[in-house]
Amino acid sequence: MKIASIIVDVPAMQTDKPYDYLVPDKWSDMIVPGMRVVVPFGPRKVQGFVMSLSNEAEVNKLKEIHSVLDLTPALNEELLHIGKWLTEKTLCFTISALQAMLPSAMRAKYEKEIRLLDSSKRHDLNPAIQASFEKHDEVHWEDAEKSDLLHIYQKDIKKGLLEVVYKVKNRSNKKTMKQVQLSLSREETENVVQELPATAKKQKQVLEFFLTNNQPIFLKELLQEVGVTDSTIRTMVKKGYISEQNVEVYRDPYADKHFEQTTPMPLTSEQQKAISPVLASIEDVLHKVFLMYGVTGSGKTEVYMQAIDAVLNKGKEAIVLVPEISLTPQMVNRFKGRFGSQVAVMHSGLGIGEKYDEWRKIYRKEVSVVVGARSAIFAPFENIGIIIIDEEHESSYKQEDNPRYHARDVAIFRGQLHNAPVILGSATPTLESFARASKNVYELLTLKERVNHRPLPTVDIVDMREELRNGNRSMFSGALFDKLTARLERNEQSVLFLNKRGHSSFVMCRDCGYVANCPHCDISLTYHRPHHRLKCHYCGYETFMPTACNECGSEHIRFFGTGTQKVEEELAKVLPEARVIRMDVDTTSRKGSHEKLLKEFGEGRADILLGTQMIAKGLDFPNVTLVGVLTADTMLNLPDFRSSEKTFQLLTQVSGRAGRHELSGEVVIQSYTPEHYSIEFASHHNYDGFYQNEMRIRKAHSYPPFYYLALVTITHPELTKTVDVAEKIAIYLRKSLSNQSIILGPVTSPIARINNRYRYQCMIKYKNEPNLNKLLKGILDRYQREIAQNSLTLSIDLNPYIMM
DNA sequence: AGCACGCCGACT
DNA sequence: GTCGGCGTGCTC
Repeated sequence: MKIASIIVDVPAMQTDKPYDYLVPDKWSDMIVPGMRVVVPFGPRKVQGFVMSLSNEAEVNKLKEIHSVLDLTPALNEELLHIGKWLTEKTLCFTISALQAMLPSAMRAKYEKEIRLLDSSKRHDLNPAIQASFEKHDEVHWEDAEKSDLLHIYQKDIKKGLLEVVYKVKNRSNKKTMKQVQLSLSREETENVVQELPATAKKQKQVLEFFLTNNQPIFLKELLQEVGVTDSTIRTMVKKGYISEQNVEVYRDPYADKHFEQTTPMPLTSEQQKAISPVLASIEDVLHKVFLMYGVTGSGKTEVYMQAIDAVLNKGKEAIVLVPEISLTPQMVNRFKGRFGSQVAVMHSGLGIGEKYDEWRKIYRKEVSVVVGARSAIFAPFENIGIIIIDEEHESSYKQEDNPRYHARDVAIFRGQLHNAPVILGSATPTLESFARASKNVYELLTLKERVNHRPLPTVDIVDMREELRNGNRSMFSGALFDKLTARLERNEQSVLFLNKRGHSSFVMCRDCGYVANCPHCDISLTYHRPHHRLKCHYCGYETFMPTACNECGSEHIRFFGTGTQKVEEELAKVLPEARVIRMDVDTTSRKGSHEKLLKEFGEGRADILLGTQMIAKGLDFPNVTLVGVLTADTMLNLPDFRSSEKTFQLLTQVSGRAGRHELSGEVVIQSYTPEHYSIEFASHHNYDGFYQNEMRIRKAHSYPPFYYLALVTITHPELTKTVDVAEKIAIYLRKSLSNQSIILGPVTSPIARINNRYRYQCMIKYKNEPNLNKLLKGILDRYQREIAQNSLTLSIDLNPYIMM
């Protein structure tokens, strides 16, 4: 018998290796690497991936594969290869890497049941549990557990009356719909119509419908079309007039949407210059990485689309990554409009069934373009002609849990495998990418002009300290207020942007300075208006808003920080006639609400759009002529070496929202540190200036792109143990790494405690450490036991984006 | 991750 | 004497 080497779905360090299984002869011709199977593992059954096949095994007491889940491999050879690469690059378990490349619908769901072995012995069971086996021979484990009678079940298991069975199930299934069709010939049908009694009016109507329209039709449509109920159809099926079958259908989230067909636009000479090296790379089947640095409105998307056109003409496929598509429906519209049904869309706003369907369209080659968020980089195409990452600087391309991969790295890796070009596009490229382009590692393509030749909006910086000195205590500066009023009078729209991240609305006592903190995490609680409660964003702890200070008993306890709700209230006070739409986590949590609000604003049903990060990108409304940034600097004070870069990107991005069409735009940036270079440079739309300045700082402090980073975070319920392990790791790293590398720490993490676990971290800055991954893996192995006991956790993030 | 096996304290 | 606590080690 053949032997399959299988990675099992048990994400633990000890099981992170292939296990061998016998392939039953009946499947020996069928099973190939990349397929999902179910295998017995200890007493239970788990899902696994076939990695390779052979004729010999190292172990001799092999079990057989229990069942197969795929007829064709879920992961092709390329993706298996990428999986191994991911495992090494991110130090995750192989199973995590493999799962990450598939839609979650294909991940197994495990169920445990207690089954009655012999129905005739039902009455031998302990009376306490007999009732639960009254109707079925199986009881869900959870139900048994809830009943608190597990010990009784256990006794009957020992007696051999019951057994525990393990089931592996799908998370989501293919959707099917009932389709019906005529099973009579035309002649027969006409005869039946004649012979049917006059009372069978409905049946006649159905047959007549088929006479004019003889093709399979969904039952649902037929019922609507002819105006009958399914009881009529059921009789007709019984009589053999029509037959029915279940056919697989796709859940199409964009089914009822119409996309305006567009055709390629003539390129400007600048666009032409940018696209030609890309086209050459497509033509020569040569992998290259292009950094397309184009100001907002310079027509990057049109360049992408024409490059994709060239790829499709060669019979190849294209992957387009966008930051988070549900946030930019305009992007979907553009791609669907140009490439129609050749496009699959993948983003987190879809349900798991919908994602599965989109994935299958790609898998079956029914589409050749995928537009999607981060994980779309694993689209199972086999003949990729181009990979495009739009808004390359977006941090959402980095996955923040295992596998901690960056989509840009995967894109470049896949581009190499397919000899395909990769385009990284942005108006504010990351320093890493721009530095690589400067060193000719990437090829720089520049778009400096806006397509409509509109100038970039003028930007006013308002010093809020000055405002305060002049007695303005509101959150709107005089300048911003005046401009808002002017927009209202002219019937134009404004966008107000609140950079909330950093300090959200925390609660503080005005008398003693006491701040309400989470009892499990070292972080302040956030005030939530709807239920008048305080919440911890990290562990979910919730409590009532206190009426008096816990420390001094004072009643002067208030929430601080400007949440969007608070801005909304103040707007209502100072500009009562303005119609405001607020967009933040509270108003957009429901599916589709995001799009709805944007649509409302686009239709001019509001004067002011007020929101957080989420309104920063992709919005393109012609009537918006004013963008206000209420607090430009909240982000600057975060403990993150990228905070200036992020601030610059955000401000540039937001400024790009104004005056994109005929009306020219204005931007007002309010700040308490207006002299900060990231605000300065953003206000002058000066990327190069910012780049030069920031590079100097990065160099001085040994940060990327001059050094690579790795972050090791240690957590444990006991502070002393946390510190102890962290110190040992730091010592070990200092001893083992070259003296070119810099090891910072151990220090407490920016959030020192989450969920009652203390957090310490070590940062490694390095230029060249070929053995780093091996070394870090070794550390994980060293602490394996304590990690398995769940007392200790070690998280290793190579190239971290979030320092917490 | 689960689960079994195995070795020490509090009960019938 | 047994039931049950959770530390240790294995799963092809």
